[in-house]
Amino acid sequence: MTERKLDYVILGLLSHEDMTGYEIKHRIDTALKYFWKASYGSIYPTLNSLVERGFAVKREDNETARTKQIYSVTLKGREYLREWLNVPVVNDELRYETLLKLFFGNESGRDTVLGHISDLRERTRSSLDELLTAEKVLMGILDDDPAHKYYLLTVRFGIRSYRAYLDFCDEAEKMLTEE
Amino acid sequence: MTERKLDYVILGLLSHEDMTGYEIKHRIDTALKYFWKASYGSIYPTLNSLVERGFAVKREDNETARTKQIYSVTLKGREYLREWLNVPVVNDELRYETLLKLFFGNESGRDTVLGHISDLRERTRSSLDELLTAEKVLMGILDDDPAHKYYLLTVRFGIRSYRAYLDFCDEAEKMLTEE
DNA sequence: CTTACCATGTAAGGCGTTACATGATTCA
DNA sequence: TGAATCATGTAACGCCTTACATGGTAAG
Repeated sequence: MTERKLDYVILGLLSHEDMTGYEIKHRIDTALKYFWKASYGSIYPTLNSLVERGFAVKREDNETARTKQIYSVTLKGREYLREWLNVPVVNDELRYETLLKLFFGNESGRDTVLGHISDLRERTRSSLDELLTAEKVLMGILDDDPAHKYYLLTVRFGIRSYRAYLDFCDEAEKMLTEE
Repeated sequence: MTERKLDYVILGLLSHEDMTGYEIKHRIDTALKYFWKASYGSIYPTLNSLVERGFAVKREDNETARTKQIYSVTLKGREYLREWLNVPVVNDELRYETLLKLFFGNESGRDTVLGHISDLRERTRSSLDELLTAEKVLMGILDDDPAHKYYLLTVRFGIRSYRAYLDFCDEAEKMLTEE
Protein backbone atom coordinates (compact mmCIF):
# COMPACT_ATOMS: atom_id res chain seq x y z
CA MET A 1 0.00 0.00 0.00
CA THR A 2 2.78 2.03 1.13
CA GLU A 3 4.89 4.22 -1.05
CA ARG A 4 8.08 4.84 0.88
CA LYS A 5 9.64 6.69 -1.99
CA LEU A 6 12.46 7.88 0.22
CA ASP A 7 13.70 4.27 0.12
CA TYR A 8 14.29 4.64 -3.59
CA VAL A 9 15.67 8.13 -3.41
CA ILE A 10 18.31 7.05 -0.92
CA LEU A 11 19.08 3.80 -2.72
CA GLY A 12 19.34 5.74 -5.96
CA LEU A 13 21.84 8.13 -4.46
CA LEU A 14 23.81 5.31 -2.86
CA SER A 15 23.87 3.44 -6.14
CA HIS A 16 26.00 6.26 -7.46
CA GLU A 17 28.31 6.50 -4.49
CA ASP A 18 28.58 5.67 -0.79
CA MET A 19 27.42 8.42 1.51
CA THR A 20 26.60 9.44 5.06
CA GLY A 21 23.10 10.48 6.04
CA TYR A 22 24.28 14.04 6.15
CA GLU A 23 25.61 13.85 2.62
CA ILE A 24 22.38 12.30 1.41
CA LYS A 25 20.46 15.21 2.84
CA HIS A 26 22.84 17.60 1.14
CA ARG A 27 22.49 15.84 -2.19
CA ILE A 28 18.71 15.94 -2.00
CA ASP A 29 18.85 19.65 -1.18
CA THR A 30 21.05 20.41 -4.15
CA ALA A 31 20.63 17.94 -7.01
CA LEU A 32 17.03 16.92 -6.34
CA LYS A 33 15.62 20.04 -4.79
CA TYR A 34 13.55 21.01 -7.82
CA PHE A 35 11.47 17.89 -7.57
CA TRP A 36 12.05 16.29 -4.20
CA LYS A 37 12.78 17.05 -0.58
CA ALA A 38 13.39 15.20 2.67
CA SER A 39 14.29 15.97 6.27
CA TYR A 40 16.80 14.38 8.63
CA GLY A 41 13.85 13.14 10.62
CA SER A 42 12.97 10.83 7.76
CA ILE A 43 16.42 10.18 6.31
CA TYR A 44 18.07 8.65 9.38
CA PRO A 45 15.20 6.32 10.27
CA THR A 46 14.93 5.26 6.61
CA LEU A 47 18.63 4.49 6.54
CA ASN A 48 18.23 2.21 9.58
CA SER A 49 15.28 0.49 8.02
CA LEU A 50 17.19 -0.01 4.77
CA VAL A 51 19.98 -1.74 6.69
CA GLU A 52 17.50 -3.89 8.62
CA ARG A 53 15.90 -5.04 5.40
CA GLY A 54 19.27 -5.82 3.84
CA PHE A 55 19.08 -3.12 1.17
CA ALA A 56 22.03 -1.19 2.50
CA VAL A 57 25.02 -1.74 4.77
CA LYS A 58 26.71 0.64 7.10
CA ARG A 59 30.38 0.92 7.92
CA GLU A 60 32.11 3.27 10.27
CA ASP A 61 34.74 5.68 9.20
CA ASN A 62 37.17 6.25 12.05
CA GLU A 63 39.63 8.32 10.12
CA THR A 64 38.16 11.48 11.46
CA ALA A 65 37.76 12.19 15.17
CA ARG A 66 34.03 11.88 15.01
CA THR A 67 32.89 8.49 13.69
CA LYS A 68 30.93 8.78 10.48
CA GLN A 69 28.34 6.25 9.39
CA ILE A 70 28.88 5.53 5.72
CA TYR A 71 26.20 3.65 3.84
CA SER A 72 26.43 1.52 0.70
CA VAL A 73 23.71 -0.13 -1.30
CA THR A 74 23.73 -3.96 -1.41
CA LEU A 75 22.96 -6.13 -4.40
CA LYS A 76 19.54 -6.78 -2.94
CA GLY A 77 19.05 -3.05 -2.57
CA ARG A 78 20.02 -2.47 -6.18
CA GLU A 79 17.47 -5.01 -7.28
CA TYR A 80 14.80 -3.44 -5.12
CA LEU A 81 15.60 -0.06 -6.66
CA ARG A 82 15.60 -1.39 -10.21
CA GLU A 83 12.29 -3.09 -9.72
CA TRP A 84 10.72 0.22 -8.76
CA LEU A 85 12.53 2.07 -11.52
CA ASN A 86 10.96 -0.28 -14.03
CA VAL A 87 7.40 0.22 -12.89
CA PRO A 88 5.57 2.91 -14.85
CA VAL A 89 4.95 6.11 -12.89
CA VAL A 90 1.56 6.09 -11.26
CA ASN A 91 1.61 9.13 -9.24
CA ASP A 92 2.92 12.48 -10.30
CA GLU A 93 1.71 14.39 -7.37
CA LEU A 94 1.55 18.06 -7.96
CA ARG A 95 0.32 20.05 -5.01
CA TYR A 96 0.72 23.45 -6.39
CA GLU A 97 -0.17 26.08 -3.84
CA THR A 98 0.33 28.95 -6.26
CA LEU A 99 -2.36 27.56 -8.53
CA LEU A 100 -4.73 27.29 -5.60
CA LYS A 101 -4.21 30.96 -4.89
CA LEU A 102 -4.81 31.83 -8.53
CA PHE A 103 -7.87 29.62 -8.76
CA PHE A 104 -9.50 31.35 -5.80
CA GLY A 105 -8.36 34.74 -7.03
CA ASN A 106 -11.86 36.10 -7.24
CA GLU A 107 -11.99 35.99 -3.44
CA SER A 108 -8.72 37.83 -2.87
CA GLY A 109 -8.93 40.27 -5.75
CA ARG A 110 -6.91 41.17 -8.80
CA ASP A 111 -4.04 42.92 -7.03
CA THR A 112 -3.34 40.02 -4.74
CA VAL A 113 -3.25 37.67 -7.69
CA LEU A 114 -0.95 40.02 -9.57
CA GLY A 115 1.30 39.88 -6.52
CA HIS A 116 1.39 36.09 -6.58
CA ILE A 117 2.22 36.16 -10.26
CA SER A 118 5.05 38.56 -9.71
CA ASP A 119 6.38 36.40 -6.86
CA LEU A 120 6.15 33.36 -9.09
CA ARG A 121 8.12 35.17 -11.79
CA GLU A 122 10.91 36.06 -9.37
CA ARG A 123 11.15 32.60 -7.88
CA THR A 124 11.08 31.03 -11.31
CA ARG A 125 13.70 33.35 -12.70
CA SER A 126 16.13 32.56 -9.94
CA SER A 127 15.50 28.82 -10.24
CA LEU A 128 15.97 29.03 -13.96
CA ASP A 129 19.30 30.78 -13.47
CA GLU A 130 20.45 28.00 -11.20
CA LEU A 131 19.38 25.34 -13.66
CA LEU A 132 21.10 27.09 -16.54
CA THR A 133 24.29 27.09 -14.52
CA ALA A 134 23.81 23.44 -13.64
CA GLU A 135 23.28 22.67 -17.31
CA LYS A 136 26.59 24.27 -18.23
CA VAL A 137 28.42 22.38 -15.52
CA LEU A 138 26.88 19.07 -16.50
CA MET A 139 27.67 19.53 -20.17
CA GLY A 140 31.31 20.04 -19.24
CA ILE A 141 31.48 16.75 -17.35
CA LEU A 142 29.07 14.72 -19.45
CA ASP A 143 31.61 12.10 -20.42
CA ASP A 144 32.99 11.61 -16.92
CA ASP A 145 30.09 9.45 -15.84
CA PRO A 146 27.21 7.85 -17.77
CA ALA A 147 24.82 8.99 -15.03
CA HIS A 148 25.42 12.64 -15.90
CA LYS A 149 23.30 12.37 -19.00
CA TYR A 150 20.33 11.45 -16.83
CA TYR A 151 20.99 14.30 -14.47
CA LEU A 152 21.05 16.60 -17.47
CA LEU A 153 17.66 15.24 -18.50
CA THR A 154 16.03 16.42 -15.29
CA VAL A 155 17.76 19.78 -15.53
CA ARG A 156 16.38 20.29 -19.00
CA PHE A 157 12.93 19.31 -17.87
CA GLY A 158 13.19 22.07 -15.31
CA ILE A 159 14.50 24.61 -17.78
CA ARG A 160 11.63 24.01 -20.17
CA SER A 161 9.06 24.06 -17.38
CA TYR A 162 10.38 27.26 -15.88
CA ARG A 163 10.44 29.00 -19.24
CA ALA A 164 6.82 28.02 -19.66
CA TYR A 165 6.05 29.46 -16.21
CA LEU A 166 7.69 32.75 -17.16
CA ASP A 167 5.66 32.93 -20.36
CA PHE A 168 2.59 32.16 -18.31
CA CYS A 169 3.37 35.05 -15.97
CA ASP A 170 3.40 37.43 -18.93
CA GLU A 171 0.16 36.04 -20.28
CA ALA A 172 -1.52 36.13 -16.87
CA GLU A 173 -0.55 39.72 -16.28
CA LYS A 174 -1.98 40.68 -19.63
CA MET A 175 -5.20 38.82 -18.92
CA LEU A 176 -5.62 40.63 -15.64
CA THR A 177 -4.57 44.14 -16.65
CA GLU A 178 -5.86 44.46 -20.20
CA GLU A 179 -9.56 44.33 -20.47
CA MET B 1 3.03 25.04 12.16
CA THR B 2 0.35 23.22 10.56
CA GLU B 3 -0.67 23.69 7.00
CA ARG B 4 -4.17 22.30 6.71
CA LYS B 5 -4.46 23.45 3.14
CA LEU B 6 -7.62 21.45 2.70
CA ASP B 7 -9.28 24.04 4.94
CA TYR B 8 -8.64 26.66 2.29
CA VAL B 9 -9.48 24.44 -0.64
CA ILE B 10 -12.89 23.68 0.81
CA LEU B 11 -13.53 27.24 1.93
CA GLY B 12 -12.49 28.44 -1.50
CA LEU B 13 -14.94 26.12 -3.19
CA LEU B 14 -17.70 27.04 -0.75
CA SER B 15 -17.01 30.72 -1.31
CA HIS B 16 -18.19 30.18 -4.87
CA GLU B 17 -21.25 28.14 -4.01
CA ASP B 18 -22.77 25.97 -1.30
CA MET B 19 -21.98 22.30 -1.62
CA THR B 20 -22.16 18.88 -0.03
CA GLY B 21 -19.03 16.96 0.86
CA TYR B 22 -19.65 14.73 -2.09
CA GLU B 23 -19.83 17.67 -4.45
CA ILE B 24 -16.65 19.12 -2.99
CA LYS B 25 -14.86 15.87 -3.73
CA HIS B 26 -16.21 15.94 -7.25
CA ARG B 27 -15.12 19.52 -7.77
CA ILE B 28 -11.61 18.76 -6.56
CA ASP B 29 -11.46 15.75 -8.89
CA THR B 30 -12.49 17.79 -11.90
CA ALA B 31 -11.58 21.46 -11.60
CA LEU B 32 -8.56 21.12 -9.33
CA LYS B 33 -7.27 17.72 -10.30
CA TYR B 34 -4.24 19.04 -12.17
CA PHE B 35 -2.81 20.59 -9.06
CA TRP B 36 -4.63 19.22 -6.04
CA LYS B 37 -6.32 16.13 -4.70
CA ALA B 38 -8.16 15.00 -1.60
CA SER B 39 -10.00 11.93 -0.33
CA TYR B 40 -13.33 11.58 1.45
CA GLY B 41 -11.37 10.48 4.48
CA SER B 42 -10.00 13.99 4.78
CA ILE B 43 -12.89 15.98 3.34
CA TYR B 44 -15.61 14.94 5.76
CA PRO B 45 -13.55 15.39 8.93
CA THR B 46 -12.31 18.75 7.65
CA LEU B 47 -15.89 19.84 7.02
CA ASN B 48 -16.77 19.02 10.63
CA SER B 49 -13.79 20.87 11.92
CA LEU B 50 -14.63 23.89 9.78
CA VAL B 51 -18.12 23.98 11.32
CA GLU B 52 -16.71 23.58 14.84
CA ARG B 53 -14.38 26.50 14.30
CA GLY B 54 -17.15 28.68 12.90
CA PHE B 55 -15.75 28.87 9.39
CA ALA B 56 -18.66 27.06 7.80
CA VAL B 57 -22.24 26.15 8.63
CA LYS B 58 -24.19 23.11 7.69
CA ARG B 59 -27.84 22.86 6.81
CA GLU B 60 -29.86 19.83 5.92
CA ASP B 61 -31.63 19.45 2.65
CA ASN B 62 -34.72 17.34 3.15
CA GLU B 63 -36.13 17.81 -0.30
CA THR B 64 -34.71 14.54 -1.41
CA ALA B 65 -35.44 11.27 0.36
CA ARG B 66 -31.91 11.02 1.66
CA THR B 67 -30.94 14.00 3.78
CA LYS B 68 -28.03 15.90 2.29
CA GLN B 69 -25.61 17.98 4.35
CA ILE B 70 -25.09 21.26 2.57
CA TYR B 71 -22.25 23.50 3.69
CA SER B 72 -21.82 27.26 3.35
CA VAL B 73 -18.89 29.45 4.25
CA THR B 74 -19.44 32.01 7.03
CA LEU B 75 -18.11 35.55 7.13
CA LYS B 76 -15.46 34.40 9.54
CA GLY B 77 -14.56 31.61 7.15
CA ARG B 78 -14.25 34.04 4.27
CA GLU B 79 -11.89 36.16 6.31
CA TYR B 80 -9.83 33.13 7.25
CA LEU B 81 -9.60 32.21 3.58
CA ARG B 82 -8.69 35.71 2.46
CA GLU B 83 -5.98 35.97 5.05
CA TRP B 84 -4.33 32.89 3.64
CA LEU B 85 -4.90 33.99 0.07
CA ASN B 86 -2.98 37.18 0.82
CA VAL B 87 0.08 35.47 2.22
CA PRO B 88 2.81 34.89 -0.37
CA VAL B 89 3.25 31.28 -1.40
CA VAL B 90 5.96 29.59 0.61
CA ASN B 91 5.70 26.12 -0.48
CA ASP B 92 5.28 24.92 -4.02
CA GLU B 93 5.79 21.33 -3.34
CA LEU B 94 6.65 19.37 -6.38
CA ARG B 95 7.20 15.71 -5.74
CA TYR B 96 7.73 14.54 -9.20
CA GLU B 97 8.16 10.81 -9.39
CA THR B 98 8.85 10.83 -13.11
CA LEU B 99 11.89 13.03 -12.58
CA LEU B 100 13.17 10.69 -9.92
CA LYS B 101 12.98 7.83 -12.40
CA LEU B 102 14.81 9.89 -15.01
CA PHE B 103 17.44 11.05 -12.56
CA PHE B 104 18.28 7.48 -11.58
CA GLY B 105 18.07 6.36 -15.20
CA ASN B 106 21.64 5.12 -15.25
CA GLU B 107 20.56 2.34 -12.88
CA SER B 108 17.58 1.22 -14.94
CA GLY B 109 19.02 1.74 -18.39
CA ARG B 110 18.18 3.71 -21.48
CA ASP B 111 15.21 1.65 -22.63
CA THR B 112 13.41 1.94 -19.31
CA VAL B 113 13.91 5.68 -19.35
CA LEU B 114 12.67 5.87 -22.92
CA GLY B 115 9.58 4.03 -21.72
CA HIS B 116 8.98 6.56 -18.95
CA ILE B 117 9.33 9.37 -21.43
CA SER B 118 6.87 7.81 -23.77
CA ASP B 119 4.42 7.27 -20.87
CA LEU B 120 4.89 10.87 -19.86
CA ARG B 121 4.12 11.98 -23.40
CA GLU B 122 0.89 10.00 -23.50
CA ARG B 123 -0.30 11.18 -20.12
CA THR B 124 0.59 14.75 -20.95
CA ARG B 125 -1.11 14.66 -24.33
CA SER B 126 -4.34 13.47 -22.84
CA SER B 127 -4.20 16.03 -20.02
CA LEU B 128 -3.47 18.73 -22.54
CA ASP B 129 -6.51 17.71 -24.57
CA GLU B 130 -8.68 18.01 -21.52
CA LEU B 131 -7.30 21.41 -20.67
CA LEU B 132 -7.78 22.64 -24.21
CA THR B 133 -11.42 21.61 -23.99
CA ALA B 134 -11.75 23.27 -20.59
CA GLU B 135 -10.24 26.43 -22.04
CA LYS B 136 -12.85 26.54 -24.79
CA VAL B 137 -15.68 26.01 -22.35
CA LEU B 138 -14.39 28.67 -19.97
CA MET B 139 -13.95 31.20 -22.74
CA GLY B 140 -17.57 30.73 -23.68
CA ILE B 141 -18.79 31.49 -20.17
CA LEU B 142 -16.16 34.02 -19.18
CA ASP B 143 -18.64 36.83 -18.58
CA ASP B 144 -21.08 34.75 -16.56
CA ASP B 145 -19.00 34.94 -13.42
CA PRO B 146 -15.93 37.00 -12.49
CA ALA B 147 -14.37 33.87 -10.97
CA HIS B 148 -14.14 32.23 -14.38
CA LYS B 149 -11.23 34.40 -15.38
CA TYR B 150 -9.24 32.96 -12.49
CA TYR B 151 -10.17 29.43 -13.41
CA LEU B 152 -8.97 30.18 -16.92
CA LEU B 153 -5.66 31.33 -15.47
CA THR B 154 -4.95 27.95 -13.94
CA VAL B 155 -6.02 26.19 -17.13
CA ARG B 156 -3.58 28.23 -19.14
CA PHE B 157 -0.82 27.55 -16.68
CA GLY B 158 -1.46 23.87 -17.30
CA ILE B 159 -1.56 24.26 -21.05
CA ARG B 160 1.79 26.01 -21.13
CA SER B 161 3.36 23.53 -18.73
CA TYR B 162 2.12 20.52 -20.64
CA ARG B 163 3.34 21.89 -23.94
CA ALA B 164 6.74 22.32 -22.34
CA TYR B 165 6.60 18.71 -21.14
CA LEU B 166 5.84 17.50 -24.65
CA ASP B 167 8.76 19.48 -26.06
CA PHE B 168 10.90 18.01 -23.33
CA CYS B 169 9.87 14.50 -24.34
CA ASP B 170 11.08 15.16 -27.88
CA GLU B 171 14.34 16.60 -26.63
CA ALA B 172 14.89 13.77 -24.17
CA GLU B 173 14.30 11.13 -26.79
CA LYS B 174 16.83 12.78 -29.06
CA MET B 175 19.35 13.00 -26.25
CA LEU B 176 19.01 9.30 -25.56
CA THR B 177 18.78 7.91 -29.07
CA GLU B 178 21.12 10.11 -31.09
CA GLU B 179 24.71 9.55 -30.32
C1' DC C 1 -32.71 -5.81 -11.85
C1' DT C 2 -28.45 -4.26 -11.88
C1' DT C 3 -25.01 -0.88 -12.72
C1' DA C 4 -23.50 3.51 -11.98
C1' DC C 5 -23.66 7.28 -9.43
C1' DC C 6 -25.13 9.93 -5.19
C1' DA C 7 -23.97 10.37 -0.35
C1' DT C 8 -21.73 10.06 4.39
C1' DG C 9 -18.84 8.65 7.38
C1' DT C 10 -15.01 5.91 10.61
C1' DA C 11 -10.62 3.37 11.81
C1' DA C 12 -6.06 2.15 11.28
C1' DG C 13 -2.02 3.20 10.09
C1' DG C 14 1.76 5.29 7.25
C1' DC C 15 4.72 8.81 6.00
C1' DG C 16 6.96 12.70 7.05
C1' DT C 17 7.67 17.17 9.32
C1' DT C 18 9.33 20.30 13.10
C1' DA C 19 11.52 20.85 17.24
C1' DC C 20 14.67 19.25 20.30
C1' DA C 21 19.24 17.56 21.78
C1' DT C 22 24.17 17.16 21.21
C1' DG C 23 28.71 17.84 19.93
C1' DA C 24 33.06 18.19 16.65
C1' DT C 25 35.59 20.83 13.24
C1' DT C 26 37.05 24.61 10.37
C1' DC C 27 37.93 29.14 9.15
C1' DA C 28 38.16 34.04 9.67
C1' DT D 1 36.14 33.02 19.84
C1' DG D 2 32.34 32.74 17.36
C1' DA D 3 29.94 31.38 13.19
C1' DA D 4 29.19 28.09 9.84
C1' DT D 5 29.21 23.62 8.62
C1' DC D 6 29.70 18.67 9.56
C1' DA D 7 27.25 14.99 11.79
C1' DT D 8 23.60 11.96 14.12
C1' DG D 9 19.73 11.08 16.05
C1' DT D 10 14.78 11.03 18.79
C1' DA D 11 9.95 12.49 20.10
C1' DA D 12 5.73 14.37 19.24
C1' DC D 13 2.52 15.08 16.41
C1' DG D 14 -0.06 16.20 12.06
C1' DC D 15 -1.92 15.31 7.89
C1' DC D 16 -3.73 12.28 4.86
C1' DT D 17 -4.64 7.87 2.59
C1' DT D 18 -6.74 3.31 2.11
C1' DA D 19 -10.02 0.21 3.39
C1' DC D 20 -14.16 -0.58 5.41
C1' DA D 21 -19.12 0.10 6.14
C1' DT D 22 -23.65 1.50 4.57
C1' DG D 23 -27.41 2.66 1.90
C1' DG D 24 -30.44 5.63 -1.54
C1' DT D 25 -31.57 6.86 -6.44
C1' DA D 26 -31.80 6.88 -11.52
C1' DA D 27 -31.61 4.96 -15.84
C1' DG D 28 -31.28 1.41 -19.20
